[in-house]
Amino acid sequence: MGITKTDEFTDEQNQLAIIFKALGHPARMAIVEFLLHKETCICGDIVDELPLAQATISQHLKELKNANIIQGSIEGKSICYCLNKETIGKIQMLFTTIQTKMNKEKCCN
Amino acid sequence: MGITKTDEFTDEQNQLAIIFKALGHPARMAIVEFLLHKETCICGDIVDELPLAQATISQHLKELKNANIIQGSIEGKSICYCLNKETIGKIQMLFTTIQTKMNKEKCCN
DNA sequence: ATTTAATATCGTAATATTGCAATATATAAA
DNA sequence: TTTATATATTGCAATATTACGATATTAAAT
Repeated sequence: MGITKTDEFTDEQNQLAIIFKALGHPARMAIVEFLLHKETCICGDIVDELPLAQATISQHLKELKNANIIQGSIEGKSICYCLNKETIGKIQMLFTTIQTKMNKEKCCN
Repeated sequence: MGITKTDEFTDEQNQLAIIFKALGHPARMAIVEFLLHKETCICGDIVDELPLAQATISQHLKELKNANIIQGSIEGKSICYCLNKETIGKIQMLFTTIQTKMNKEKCCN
């Protein structure tokens, strides 16, 4: 097949899966890292830094944008991509919650 | 192509990508949720709960195990799968760090 | 209005993922 | 040891992803 049975899962599960799938590629992790550590957020600078063609990076940016991990804003002739605080915060909270819950269980530990 | 240029990225980027890719499927999110909220950790109980065939779930479990998100231990005739504290902790810390770093920047916000 | 520069989209080839039936393996019970 | 139960693996068809060249779009500069 190759098709995911989206209908069989909750909206929350599907939404989180979209976010994590977007993060699940080294180029996209590299983009997130870039946006976090470098001063610039300009698309062209990402293209200059990463070892992939411009078209490929544009695709990766689209996927990150689609998952609401980044957002783009027009900056003259260029586009500035930045991390989305809301989504990052949501994931951070999710893992904090998971960790708290885990500490109350005793399975396998 | 369809092949990821793994060599062009750092080990850290690749390792994180493996973890997030593993989380990037609703069935695997459902498994994580199951292990977090239900009392049992038995493979068969996951198969009973999820809307997928046993073979499919076995594959998903393998991918989560490969990413070190879960670990399995033999429990008589069955296998008990549990979340891996170390990996969960690592991701939790990562997002906390990202969030802290983000608050010091001013881009797009 | 043209030209230039930056980014997005299209088309396509190669490879990966998803899902399942069938089958194999492993462990406990009889 | 045979049988039953639980989980893993294999093989395969359908679909998705990755990567890139070529081309389109968009916005500033001339």
